[in-house]
Amino acid sequence: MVSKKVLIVDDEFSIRDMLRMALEIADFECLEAENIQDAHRLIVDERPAIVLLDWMLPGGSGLELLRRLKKNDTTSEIPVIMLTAKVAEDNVIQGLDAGADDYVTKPFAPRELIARIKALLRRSVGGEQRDRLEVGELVLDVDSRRIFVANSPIEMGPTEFNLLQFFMSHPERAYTRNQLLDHVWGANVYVEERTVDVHIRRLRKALEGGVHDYSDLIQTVRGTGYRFSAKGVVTE
Amino acid sequence: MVSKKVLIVDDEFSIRDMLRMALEIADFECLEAENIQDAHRLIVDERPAIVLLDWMLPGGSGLELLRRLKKNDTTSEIPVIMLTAKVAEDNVIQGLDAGADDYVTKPFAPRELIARIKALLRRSVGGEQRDRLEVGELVLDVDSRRIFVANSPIEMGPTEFNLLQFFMSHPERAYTRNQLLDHVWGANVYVEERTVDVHIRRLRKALEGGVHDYSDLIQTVRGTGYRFSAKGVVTE
DNA sequence: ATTTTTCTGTCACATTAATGTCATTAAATT
DNA sequence: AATTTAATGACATTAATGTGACAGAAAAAT
Repeated sequence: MVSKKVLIVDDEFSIRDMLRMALEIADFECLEAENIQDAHRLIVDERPAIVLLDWMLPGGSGLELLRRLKKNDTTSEIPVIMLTAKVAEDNVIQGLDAGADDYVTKPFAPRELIARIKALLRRSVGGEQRDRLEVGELVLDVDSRRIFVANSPIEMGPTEFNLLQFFMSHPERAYTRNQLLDHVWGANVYVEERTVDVHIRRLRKALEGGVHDYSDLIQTVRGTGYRFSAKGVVTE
Repeated sequence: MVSKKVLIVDDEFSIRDMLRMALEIADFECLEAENIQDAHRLIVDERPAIVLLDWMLPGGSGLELLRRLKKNDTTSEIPVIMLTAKVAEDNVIQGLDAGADDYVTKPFAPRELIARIKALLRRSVGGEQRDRLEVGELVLDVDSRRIFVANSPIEMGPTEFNLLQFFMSHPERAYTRNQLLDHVWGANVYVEERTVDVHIRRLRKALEGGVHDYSDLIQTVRGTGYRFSAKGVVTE
């Protein structure tokens, strides 16, 4: 997975440094800002996956920035965790009411902060993330159970879809007809070995139909069976 | 607005009582459970908007229930706030990793808890479920429970409306008949699988009726079920 | 409370799509 | 050229979905 961007907004260098270190270990990409203006610019330009926002900041309080973010349609979905040295209950309530997604008081344990970040990311991004397999312009969308070539859907039967899904998740490897029967049809199903050939043909035919011809991806391995290989395809 | 249901899961009567009082003042409807079994039953039957879950419970730990909820498709979207007397950092991390949406340690200030509940509800219900769903000139208005095609209302039964609402909030995804029964009819309702087909037909028929024919949006996914897809429709 | 209307779920039957097999043809291998 | 292996088209069969009708349930109207 590509690492997610986290924006740290805090005026103290030592805190930013500590956070950056913890976050980089947890494989996040860090952006830093020490005031409201820089923070806002970075949010708009870099679109971080999440923002860690200090309560007290020069040039306007963190709460102000929070309100501004939540008001704007393009930034309101970005989760914000408020950081504060104060333990006053009122702060927590104000922050949450203004739309903060979570709240951590300093001093905090890095592990806890990381866990909270992950929990928030799971909710926001994780919920919409689609399960898809791609080779060049050929896209298999697991969720909608559809195949696209250059964004246009391609028709094929369920078995051909399952076959392609298996191939795309196990590329560059030759499978015997029996192995394919086991994996795609399921164990203890009695079907002729040769039936696989027919479905391979149907799959190839479907892959020819699109704008590009992707039937070459399904390769015959004589004496063994078949293989899916993306070698030679421009994956950009 | 109709008051939201909050499920309190805690074995101590005094805590439940205190929470109920605070929540009712804040205009929430309360459900209570003192063990895992009751809690799970209430969640499935009553579908609360949010769950307050104690860490330690008789008949299995709260963490266990949390995992179970987050694993199941029909309950994974319900936000959960873990309550705990322990302040150990490990608990927080475990809880968040298992999918808790927030975390509060006892003793807690009722006002803070309410603020956190509201923050979560804003995210989950308020954030994801819009009161107006549109695809091209097809508009579903949640509040008035009406469907419009090019500004003219379209007639359909309640079940068809619910079905369409579910589809429009979960587009580009294939659902089995059983998943649709779970999400649209509600859990533990005994209805024949094929009944879904009939309602799909009724829905399609209704979508044909308008100025434009939108019945193509409801697509059959052979061997699986159905899918709502706006792909290929001019959304302007 | 009674009538009327609408809505639901189910069934039986129609229609359509998918599947597995075979016979034949084509291609590679010896 | 003979042999082995795979590709292909056709086809009967099976499986899945579409559809109209209907009776009972629920809701609305009276």
